[in-house]
Amino acid sequence: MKHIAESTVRRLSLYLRFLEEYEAQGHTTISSGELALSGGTTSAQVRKDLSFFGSFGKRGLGYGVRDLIDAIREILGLHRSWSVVIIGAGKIGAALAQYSGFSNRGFNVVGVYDKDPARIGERLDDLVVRPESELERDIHRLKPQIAVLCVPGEAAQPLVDRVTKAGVRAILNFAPAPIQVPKGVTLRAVNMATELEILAFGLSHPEERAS
Amino acid sequence: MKHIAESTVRRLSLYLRFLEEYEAQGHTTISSGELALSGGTTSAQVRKDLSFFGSFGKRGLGYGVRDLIDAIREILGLHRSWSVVIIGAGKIGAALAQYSGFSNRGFNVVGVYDKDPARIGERLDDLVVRPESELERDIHRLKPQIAVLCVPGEAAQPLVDRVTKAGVRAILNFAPAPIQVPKGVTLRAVNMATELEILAFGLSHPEERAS
DNA sequence: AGTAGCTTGTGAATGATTTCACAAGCCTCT
DNA sequence: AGAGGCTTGTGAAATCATTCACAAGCTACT
Repeated sequence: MKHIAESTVRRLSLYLRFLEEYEAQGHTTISSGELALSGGTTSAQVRKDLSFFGSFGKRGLGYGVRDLIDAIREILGLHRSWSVVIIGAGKIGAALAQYSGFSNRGFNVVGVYDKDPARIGERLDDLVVRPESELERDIHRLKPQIAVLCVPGEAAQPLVDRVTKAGVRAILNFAPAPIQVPKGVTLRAVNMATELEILAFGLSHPEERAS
Repeated sequence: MKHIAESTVRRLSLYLRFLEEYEAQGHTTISSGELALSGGTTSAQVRKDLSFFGSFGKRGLGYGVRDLIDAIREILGLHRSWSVVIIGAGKIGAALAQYSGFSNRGFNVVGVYDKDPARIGERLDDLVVRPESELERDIHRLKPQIAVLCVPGEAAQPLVDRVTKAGVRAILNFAPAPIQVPKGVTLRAVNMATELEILAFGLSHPEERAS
C-alpha cells in the first residue's frame, strides 16, 4: 500500500464521527457530496480519501452508512480496542482520565501515573493514581500500546524514553516540549501555546489567512 | 504578502519555543541547521519559513537568538497581548483556566463561563466562573479576541454563533463537534478522538507510516 | 430493453509545499 | 588585502496533495 497522508487519516476520522451521527438520525445511505459538507471539504476529496483503501460505494447510489462506518473503523484500526496509560495526574491528565470520550471509543485507560506522592492513591472515577516508578512493571503486565503524556515539559523526554523502551508504540504528547521517539514509534503532539499562536497569527494578518 | 501556509506558522511557533529555551541556556547565536533539529525539519525549511517574512540572519554566522525571538514574536503577533474567554468550566475548561502556560505567553484569560448554576461562582485561581448569559455583555465590555470552547458537542455551534456575533474573531474548539464560523473568523479545532484515531491508524499500519 | 438521472472511482491536471543547490556575504586568520 | 570556511537567502526542481473531469455502473421509469 502507498504511503497515506496524515491529512487523509484526519479526514477519515472526521467522516467517521459525522457518519455515526448521521446513522443515529436514521439515514442508511449517503453520497460523497453530503459527507464532504460535514468535513468542510469536497466530494472528490472524500472519494479520493476512500479510494486509497478500496471501493466502498455503489455508483449511482452512494455509500451505505453502516458499511462505510465499518470500513472506516477497520481502516483506522478501531475494530479492536487499545490500551492507554496516562502519565501525569495534574489538571490535564486528571481531566483526560475522566473524559468519557476516551473509553467509549475503544480506548481503555488502564493506568494513571504521577511522580508526586501527594497525588498517588487519588481516585479518578474507577482509576487510582499510581507511582511513576511502577510504569515499567505495569507496561510489561498490561501491554498498553499508547501513552498520553501530561507532565511538565522538562519531564517529558525521560518518560518517553522509559515507556518506549518498555514497549509502548504510540505517544500523544500534551507536554509543552518537543520530544524525540525511536523509529517505529508513532508520535503526536498537542500544544496549547502553538494553537493559540496560530490564532494570534490569523488575527494579526487578516488579509492573508483563509476563512 | 503571499498566503502563508499553516504548516509554516506552526513551525514558527515551534522554533520560537526552542529559541527561548536556547537563549535561557546562554546561547546568543544559532544556525538554521541547529534550529531545524529542534523542529524535526531541515535547515532549508527553516530558512524558507523565515524568508516569507524577511531576512533575519547573517550569512556565515547564523541568527542572533534574541533578534530571531523578537522577529518571530512580531510575525506571530505576540508583541501585544490577547484576551481570551473560556466557555465551559468542566474538567477541561477548568484545567485550561488554571493553566499558567496561557497567561505567561501573553494570552490573558479574562473570563470563564458555564451554563450550570452549580459551577457558577466557583473560583479558579483568580477567576470566578460566570453565567453564560453574561457572555454578550462581557464581550462588549472586555473585547476578548479569542474564545476557547470546552463544552459538550451539541452546545458548541450556538455558542460560536453568539460569540462571533458579539465580536470574537478567533475560536479554539475543544468540543467534539465540527463547527462553522462566519468569514473573517479564524477557527482551530483540537479533537481528542481524532488524535487517538490517528495513533491507532499508525499502530495498525506500521509499514506505511513514517517514523 | 432502452433511456434518463444519479453517483462512484480514478487518471490527469493543477496547485501547494518541500527540498535542492548554489551564488552572495560575513568573519577570521595569515 | 586575499583566501578559506561557514551560513544565509532564494530561484528552480522535485515531491506531495487536491481538484477536475469523465467513463463506468447502478436504479427507476417507460
